[in-house]
Amino acid sequence: MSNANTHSELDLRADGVRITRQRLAILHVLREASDHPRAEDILTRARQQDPSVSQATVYRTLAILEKAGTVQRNEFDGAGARFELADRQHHDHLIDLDTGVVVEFHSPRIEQLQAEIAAELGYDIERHRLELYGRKST
Amino acid sequence: MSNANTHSELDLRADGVRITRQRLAILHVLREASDHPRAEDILTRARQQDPSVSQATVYRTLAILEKAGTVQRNEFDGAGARFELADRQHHDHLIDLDTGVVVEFHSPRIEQLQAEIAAELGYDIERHRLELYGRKST
DNA sequence: CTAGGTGCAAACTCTTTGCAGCTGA
DNA sequence: TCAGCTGCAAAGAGTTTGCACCTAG
Repeated sequence: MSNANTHSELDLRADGVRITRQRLAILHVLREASDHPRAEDILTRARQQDPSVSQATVYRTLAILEKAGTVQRNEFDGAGARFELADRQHHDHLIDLDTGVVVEFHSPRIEQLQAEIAAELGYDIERHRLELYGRKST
Repeated sequence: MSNANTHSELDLRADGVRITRQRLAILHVLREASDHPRAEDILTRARQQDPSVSQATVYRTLAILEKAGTVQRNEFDGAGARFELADRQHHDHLIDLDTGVVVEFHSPRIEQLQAEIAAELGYDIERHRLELYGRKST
């Protein structure tokens, strides 16, 4: 990859990623989505723009975009990975146990504590996963 | 379940969990393990004590023990859930990306920050998942 | 033109389940 | 005794892959 987080078609092409109809459709779906869709959802939506898109291409494209830093894969509890564009600031997720809605948040203080803890244990953190599962307070 | 976190055979029996040879073998494996084994590892080890244990029984028993609060299921990155006895204090995990070794840690400060963030977003946290992925610092 | 991408369908991994026989309390 | 447990094998869900054809650059 030429550099971290390539997001435009131009960046991707510079990374040797060929821009096909199918990939444009999938990128479009990801740009429009605000709900962390699953592979199956992405397939359904991409087919509205280009009915020829196949499941295999969705998975292959998501894998390529993930390597390129364009897409982030989330494996929340429950079946199936959920995807989002990685072009925003890093954030963690709060999952509503009643509705499945995903709320994004970011806490520099937690991140710093994580780094401190890892350092105490003799490690450098490469990435982390923080997910809160809860319900709306009454 | 009669109460939270039942761990002895007696507690389990009080919860209506029948104590069979197979379940004893699986419990034994979990008690001896210090490495967060996968279902397949648990099967292999349990068979050393009781060769009749089947894969189906391992999965069914782990599900029962999880409901009883005896076992905690972890779904780290990479394929397959990894299990541990839930009889120790709550903790999070740091996974060594080079060796796969899992280091446990606990940070009351992070937990408190999580609760504060959730409260700001209008949520009560039911559970959370925090995993750090890193490498030994040089 | 041709390296790389695609659809299709089969294969894979991990986990769950139907069923008929077995067993702990 | 008999409700609950078990092994076996088949089924599921989600994801990956082999292959022959297609296409972006």
